Amino acid sequence: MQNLTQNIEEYILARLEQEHENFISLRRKELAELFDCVPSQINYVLRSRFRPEQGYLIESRRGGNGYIRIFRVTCDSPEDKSGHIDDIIGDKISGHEARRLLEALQDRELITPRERLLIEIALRQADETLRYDYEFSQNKRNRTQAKVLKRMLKGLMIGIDPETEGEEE
Amino acid sequence: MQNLTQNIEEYILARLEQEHENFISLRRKELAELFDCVPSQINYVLRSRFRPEQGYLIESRRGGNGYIRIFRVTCDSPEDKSGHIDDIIGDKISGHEARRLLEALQDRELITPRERLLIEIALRQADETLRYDYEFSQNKRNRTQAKVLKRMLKGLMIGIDPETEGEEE
DNA sequence: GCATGATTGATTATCACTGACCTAAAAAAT
DNA sequence: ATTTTTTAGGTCAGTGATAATCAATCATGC
Repeated sequence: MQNLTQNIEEYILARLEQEHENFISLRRKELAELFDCVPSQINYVLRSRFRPEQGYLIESRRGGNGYIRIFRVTCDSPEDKSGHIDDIIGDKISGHEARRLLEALQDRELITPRERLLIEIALRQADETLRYDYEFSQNKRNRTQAKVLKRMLKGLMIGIDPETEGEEE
Repeated sequence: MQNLTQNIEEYILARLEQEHENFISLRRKELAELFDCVPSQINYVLRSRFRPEQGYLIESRRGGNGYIRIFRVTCDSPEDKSGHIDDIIGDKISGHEARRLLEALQDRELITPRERLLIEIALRQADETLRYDYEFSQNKRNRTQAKVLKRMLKGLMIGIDPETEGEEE
């Protein structure tokens, strides 16, 4: 009752860690027995802790010799990363989702805590301005947030040199 | 009565101080009971006293085993630093001046190139939105830029020497 | 008084977990 | 080859526990 989801998450992470491949295979039923819970609990852990925006992909097969595979996603090229960012963020994102994404990125050490802080300040700034000064709807604000977030993350991933980039007006 | 928010703030700061980690975990309900107030009071304290522009990040989860985590991102720095930032930036700043300031900060290794990039993106985002979507005057845009820049630099709590950096009108 | 900040509580949203029911794939039976 | 059985995983709605939000109210200082 106390930490079931977290325990299962840690077990999976540990197995991914020790594996030389970038994925592990498991059987839902066995894992459920190991942690003495219902099988659908495993689905819950996968849904909530191993989503694409957290850097994982799931593949599974039913029936005899069924399995669940958990892949750790690694984006190599800047184009991969940029595409991945587009996929994950889409054209609108809530503040809560945005913060979760930043949490995941920091956990994977793709951004530093200071960078995360700067992005959160920018998101909050944009949101507050539109909300209190212009009374925008939540939907419109979420679109703006997505735009800001994508710009900032892509900037980091693509690694634009600020020296050469500062020419507009 | 008047001290409730301040008391809770001090309690959190004290716990952060004594913690060897850079964060603490709490349960909103328990903290509210400790201070004999409604749980939403905790949210008020966090909103008003532990914002990202003040150097803190908040993570939380609802439901069973829910929690609130408060991270102190910036290393402790004297309070007068934020006053310096106010003095140097003033209440408005042009894009050009802002970029020059950021360049100087990067040269002195007070911010990284990536952090500089993030701040420049945020400034440009704010400027573009006001310019193209709302046709704001340059003056108003420069005020907004100053606000954004100050928030972000204060978040990082950079110590700026006024004598080396005092170039704004 | 008015503006700002602090406090409250009713309502809403999210999370962890369960279990009944559904679907797909392989294996066995025919 | 087709059908049936078995074996696996998937889905979803419900429950209780927790946090977030928001508008209303109260307090304080100007």
